[in-house]
Amino acid sequence: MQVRFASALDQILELSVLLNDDMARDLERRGLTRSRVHVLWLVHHHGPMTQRALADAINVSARNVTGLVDGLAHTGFITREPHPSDRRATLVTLTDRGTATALNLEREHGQFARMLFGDMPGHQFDGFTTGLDHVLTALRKATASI
Amino acid sequence: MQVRFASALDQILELSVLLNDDMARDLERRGLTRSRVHVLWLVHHHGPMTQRALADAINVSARNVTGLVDGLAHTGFITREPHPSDRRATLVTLTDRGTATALNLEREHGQFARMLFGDMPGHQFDGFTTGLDHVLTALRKATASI
DNA sequence: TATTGTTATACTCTATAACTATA
DNA sequence: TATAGTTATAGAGTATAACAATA
Repeated sequence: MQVRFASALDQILELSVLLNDDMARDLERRGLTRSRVHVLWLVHHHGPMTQRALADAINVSARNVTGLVDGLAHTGFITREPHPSDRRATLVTLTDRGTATALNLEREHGQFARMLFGDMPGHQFDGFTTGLDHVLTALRKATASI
Repeated sequence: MQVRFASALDQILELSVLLNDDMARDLERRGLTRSRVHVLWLVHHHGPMTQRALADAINVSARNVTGLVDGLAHTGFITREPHPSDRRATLVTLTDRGTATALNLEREHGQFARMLFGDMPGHQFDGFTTGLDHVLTALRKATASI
């Protein structure tokens, strides 16, 4: 059983690498990276946010957010707008292009999921997600206790 | 169903992030990174290798391997040995510490897998790995065709 | 001529620390 | 005094291009 456990973990890791590489390749075509998309995603879902809020959400330093926002602003996905009541802060806001890109990513995310699971028998898909839930719960617990 | 597919993909991605963060934290304690461990791992399993072979195995530039090997050599996990028949090449070789570390990582990999799957009912584990196989196959096919 | 690995240069993500402008 | 974001500095991973030594 030990071996089967280790193999399953290896498979998850391979899956993780393949997914990561595949997404990175896709994003690169549009001049994006995973980290920058994370910002795009958050602003798309929460609306205009301060850099501080972004840093807390991504769990990254304020300095890092400055760099990510610089990159996204420079490539036209977002703008920095003044905060209406706090002159220290800026509101990271999506441009039209940023919004369109976020919507596209959302759509492609769904297409990608269909490609992965679409031809899987229903009971198999259910079994997979049940196991996935279990693993995720175990891992969340282990991670939280650190 | 669309939504269930997308949620399952989200779960896989969350799993991927948690695993990655957890491993990175662990490795950092020993002065290692994912990329460097990849090198350590390959040399541990294949025996002494040229940097060219490492670059091909990791799918990374020769320049990048120089940096990774520099780091691992500097921290005492590997040494560069002369190639017996090709004076252009070097053989990346594990030190005792490098070998001991690789063996430890291997052991902890098994422990980690047991933590993730150990308390999962047998049939559930089977269902999970079956689905995982399916997803991995679909993804490998999609990735290969690029 | 082709290959191995290095130096030179550059970009991205990440961090801490010091500093400015505001709260 | 505390907070938001910047500049300064640094390390890691990644890339291409030019180059030296060797095949």
